[in-house]
Formats: sequence, C-alpha cells, structure tokens
Amino acid sequence: MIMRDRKGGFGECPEGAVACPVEYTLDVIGGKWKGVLLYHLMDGSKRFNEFRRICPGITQRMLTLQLRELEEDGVVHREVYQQVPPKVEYSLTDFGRTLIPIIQLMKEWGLVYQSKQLSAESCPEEEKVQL
Amino acid sequence: MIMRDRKGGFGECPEGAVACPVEYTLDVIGGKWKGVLLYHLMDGSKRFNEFRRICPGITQRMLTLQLRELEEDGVVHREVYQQVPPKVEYSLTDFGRTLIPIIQLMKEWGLVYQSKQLSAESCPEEEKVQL
DNA sequence: ATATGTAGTATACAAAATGATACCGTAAGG
DNA sequence: CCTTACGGTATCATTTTGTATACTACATAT
Repeated sequence: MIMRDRKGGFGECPEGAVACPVEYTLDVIGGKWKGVLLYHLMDGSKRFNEFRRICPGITQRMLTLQLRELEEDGVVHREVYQQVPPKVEYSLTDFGRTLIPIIQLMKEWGLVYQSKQLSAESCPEEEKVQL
Repeated sequence: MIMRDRKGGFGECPEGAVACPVEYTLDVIGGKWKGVLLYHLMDGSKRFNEFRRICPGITQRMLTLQLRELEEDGVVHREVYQQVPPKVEYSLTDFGRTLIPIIQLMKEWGLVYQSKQLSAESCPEEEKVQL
C-alpha cells in the first residue's frame, strides 16, 4: 500500500510493533470513495466516466486520485486501450478480490441500517420503513 | 449517524435514491481512528487514557472528537462516573456490536496482508503482493 | 506546599484531504 | 465550423484532520 504519512500511526510504533490491523485495512479501503469504487467493481470492470455516472458526487479529480491510489496499492488494475476517444478500464486485481468479503459485509450492514436511519429520521416525503 | 455535510454524497441523490450502502457504512467507521477504537472496544470497555496508551499516535483532541462522533452515531456508549479523579468508560452499544463482524473481517484481512507487505517491503524490487 | 492523575476543553496553527472550475488533444457526427 | 465524448491535468479554494500548548477541578500522595 501507499505509505501516506500518518504521524502517530505506523511511524510511532516502537520496536517493530505492528500497527493495528484494522488501521492497515482502513488505509486501503478507507478513502472517501474507495469503498464505493470497490463496491461497484465487484460486479465487473468499469470505465472512468461510467464511475462518474454511478457516483454522481465524485469529482473527476477525486476519481482519478482514488483510482490511482487503489492501483498503487495493487487493488485495482488499469487497462488503457489505445483508441480515440480514449478508453480506460478499471477492474479488481486478484489482490483486490480478497477485499470482496469486507465490502460485501459493509454493503449488507449499510443496507440494513441505512434504511433504519431513514425511517427514524424525519424525512418528510419519504415513506417510513417499518422494522 | 451524524450528517456531516457531504456535497454530492447523500445530498445530491434525487428523489430518495439512496446513497451507496458502502458509503454509508464508511461514514460510520471510516474516520481516521474510528475503526481502531472500535477494534479495541471489541474486547471490553475502555477508559479515555487507556485508549491513549493503546493508540500512542492519537492526540487527546482527536480521541475526544472521534469518540464523540461514535457516540452521536449511537455506536459507542459513554458512561461517566461521578468520582474524583474522573472516570469515564466507553463501550459498544448494541448497535455498535452489529459492526463487530465487519471490524473482525478487517482485522483478519489486515493481519494477513500487513505481514505480507512487511515481508515484501524488505526487498524493494520484489513483486509486492503475490497472491 | 507541591506534584500527580484523570478526562477533558480552548486556542492557535499546520498539513492533508477534498472540492470547484477551467482546460487539454483527438476523432467522429452534425 | 461547431459540438460531443473521452480520460484525464492544473490551479486554486475550502474543509477536514492533526499538532502543540495551555488550562481546568478535585482528591490523593509526597
């Protein structure tokens, strides 16, 4: 993974004491959009603008940055086709696929508690989901 | 959860289209230290300075902030004992415990690939993540 | 009398992450 | 000629996160 400097993270661990494994994992998938990108990559490779359509909130810049980091971390493969207009396909590497169980769990948890929250919160137009 | 404003996140979803569930989950556990704190809470409640000892990198301020957010999200319970010197205990709520499987998986993943990376790192030009 | 430990808050500042906007070259379609 | 689509960069502004330091109150220990 990329060692984005985390003062007080890994750096301060004395005598090879290893940082918390959860911390390590979150460094790989914890970026603002990484989980989401991985989530969408679970069902097949995606092109750049495809991501932009699926995740309407992400900017080009962030999409580029997050994909690059995932690539550097060996999680995502970037395939460039020599065409005009350009075509670039992103897909999970074998390593990236080892993350699928986690993403899958996060998806399921999100589905359950997202709906609970929507029902609990005052969402005037929303119909409440009963649990 | 706290609705920390995320332009282009939930906000932009039209007509009740729900944000990506993974995104939702990461909002709860994706803070810089949240995963780590939850990880340590899995084996019992912890006091403030106990966290400081376990996570030597975190500052008082960040510890306070992250614990407060977890509390607001209903993941962590904060029990104040009326004593001097003060005693405050943090523990997982029932809701927080629903996150345990995810944290557990992240821990296991981290354990496996953290060690692989550490061993690969000693020999720079080696293929890093060979799986 | 002074120091220690607890669980913080307040303030100021620095650095990192993220966002907004404009721009690029090329090729095909109109 | 003008526009669209693609996959980005470049630049700057803003937000979030992190650091450093000082400070609080009270009881106990020295």
